Amino acid sequence: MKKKTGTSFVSAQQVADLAGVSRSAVSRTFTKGASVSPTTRSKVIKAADSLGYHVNELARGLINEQSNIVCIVGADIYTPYQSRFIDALTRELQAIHKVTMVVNSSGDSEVRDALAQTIRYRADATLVLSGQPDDALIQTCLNNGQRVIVVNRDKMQSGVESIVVTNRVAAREAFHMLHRAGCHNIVAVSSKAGTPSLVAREQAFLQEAKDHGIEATLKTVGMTSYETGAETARQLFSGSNPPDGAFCLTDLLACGFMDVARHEFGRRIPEDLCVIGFDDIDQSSWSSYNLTTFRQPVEDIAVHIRDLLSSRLDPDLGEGPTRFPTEPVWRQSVRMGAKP
Amino acid sequence: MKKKTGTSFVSAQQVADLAGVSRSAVSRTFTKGASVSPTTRSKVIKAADSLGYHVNELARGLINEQSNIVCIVGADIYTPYQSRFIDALTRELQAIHKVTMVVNSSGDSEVRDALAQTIRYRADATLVLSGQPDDALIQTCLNNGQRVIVVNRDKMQSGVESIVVTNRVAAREAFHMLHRAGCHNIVAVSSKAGTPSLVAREQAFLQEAKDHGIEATLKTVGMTSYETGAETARQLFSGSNPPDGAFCLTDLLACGFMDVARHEFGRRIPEDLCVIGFDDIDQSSWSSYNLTTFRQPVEDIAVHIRDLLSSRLDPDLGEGPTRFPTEPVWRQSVRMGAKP
DNA sequence: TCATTTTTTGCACAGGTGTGCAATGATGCT
DNA sequence: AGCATCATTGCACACCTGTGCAAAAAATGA
Repeated sequence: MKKKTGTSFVSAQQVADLAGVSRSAVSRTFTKGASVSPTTRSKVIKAADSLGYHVNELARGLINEQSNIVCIVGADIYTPYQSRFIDALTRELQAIHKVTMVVNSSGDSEVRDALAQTIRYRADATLVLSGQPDDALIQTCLNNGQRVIVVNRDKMQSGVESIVVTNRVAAREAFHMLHRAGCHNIVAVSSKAGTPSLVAREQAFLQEAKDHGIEATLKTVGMTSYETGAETARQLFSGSNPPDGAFCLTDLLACGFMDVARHEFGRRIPEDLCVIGFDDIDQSSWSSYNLTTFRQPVEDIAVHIRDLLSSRLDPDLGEGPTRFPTEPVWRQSVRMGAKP
Repeated sequence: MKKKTGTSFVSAQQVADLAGVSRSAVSRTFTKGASVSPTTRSKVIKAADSLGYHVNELARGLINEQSNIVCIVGADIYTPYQSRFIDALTRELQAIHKVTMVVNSSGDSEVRDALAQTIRYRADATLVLSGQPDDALIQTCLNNGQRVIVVNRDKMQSGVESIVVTNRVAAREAFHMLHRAGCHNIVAVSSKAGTPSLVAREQAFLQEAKDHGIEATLKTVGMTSYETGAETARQLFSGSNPPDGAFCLTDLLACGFMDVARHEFGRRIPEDLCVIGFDDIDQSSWSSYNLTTFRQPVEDIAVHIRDLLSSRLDPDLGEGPTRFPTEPVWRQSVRMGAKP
């Protein structure tokens, strides 16, 4: 199991010997805020460079009981929405000299494993983007000063910092957009994933429709994907009573839905069919779609998380989740006149 | 700087005390292949569970001089291609119980930082997907038994394991596809990025055209993105002598190119214009595009990398880079009859 | 120059783990 | 039973770093 390498990593002791100072001096040179004279510092740096010394972050973390690692747990990270989020997060975290560990979780059990990993590596924090973490493990994390931040999930436990997006407001707004556009047969295209944010959007949309005397229907035929959106359209437009307005709970669903409506059933958008999405992924702005949607401010959220973790912001516990607004992005998939 | 937490992480010593065994027994219980009797093992596990013990991977890594961390360096990780690759990699690495560290690098300097990070965290390996790593740092990595694997990059140094895709073969094939489809005015749509794989495709494509007496032109108007593809199309179709066949060196470029050609210039695909892409991202199969393209076998590459790092495969050094074939995916953006 | 304050430096310890070595206990064989 | 073999266990050391403490050096003031 042990490696067989000729040379080994160079340690602070070796640097100290070469520079003719104590090992403490070396340590202090590379520790922010420690007291070293400019003379010794330069001697140390010179020796370190010539030897190729790099601080062993493992040993440092062992002392400090934290490792500057932040663990991101997410599923389907190849998805436009998730990958944009992770991109923003990694950049912001790097800006405060944190290191990003990504755990690709499909099921809840892997979220469990991820949290265990967080503990084993003494990470500073865990960001949960998907799945439901295990309560006992969360408690262990929190007890040891590790932070747990969940995004667009149900808040499960005190001590967990929660960030959500204004799903309900947006969903209600979506109904009114379709309503104002003159749609009569309205459908909500969702998935079987049952994610908290999906459920929130479904409920708010259907409720708002009902409150205005319109019976909107809900369709869930598969997971949250392009294919599901496509298949949903196929079922709806080949049945009796096809819709003339659709709120797709995800842009990805919307893309599949639009493609099939247009190419397989000849629907013109927005003349025959109005479509609204959610997320504002890159593809929504592509001119094949031009999708009117709601933008999730992932960059703002990433900045907020950075500020949280650089302790420039106090953890906002107790007073409920931090809410970020989703603003509508008007494009061409809804008839004009719907815009207020 | 020091944290103020009531409790602290539970150590192996505490578990040992509770279980009534020595700390060594605890260590051996959680070390694969160590010798412990079933009796003590179960006592230890019981105690560990009740205390919430988790091995400190930092201390373990300090001893072993490796941390089971694999560092992935990549730019533009929100891109469909990159995110799919990272998704595959993280899954395969997790399968062999490695932990993924993602470094989001925009410039070469950040690749440098990433490599330094690899060293500081005593990572097992670094995967470089973008940018040019620093020679001296690579040497330090290699000297200490850390592996460096570059994908679709120029091989820079011995000891670095290199994986590439058959860019040239595919590019030549792309020309013939357009040629057989009867295109006369052929253009290669690339970007200013100047990535090794882009350059390889450009050169091979243009050379093959020249060898067959056709003067294909090369267009590079921006970075590798949808917008660049769109802008390229705008320039080409508003100028004199618009093309009737395009090899877009990236599917993302192709999407932008197709959208503008169709929606702003009324070109029918494939009747008026044949388009070929590269990568086979998800969007290429969406029915708005139906793009004929070349598939990069990212899953196969990820599996290969897993096998390399689980030392089931010998590092293939010396005899040049490992090549993975890119196979054409026939869809509808090239006139039929081009298919052999 | 000398006394006083401030900065710098080295020592030694702590942090949690893996493992070689020797001792102990268990098991098998005759 | 007696001996040999083998698995198990505990001790002590090593891995590399940060930091409190006291001593030394430097800077400051008169």
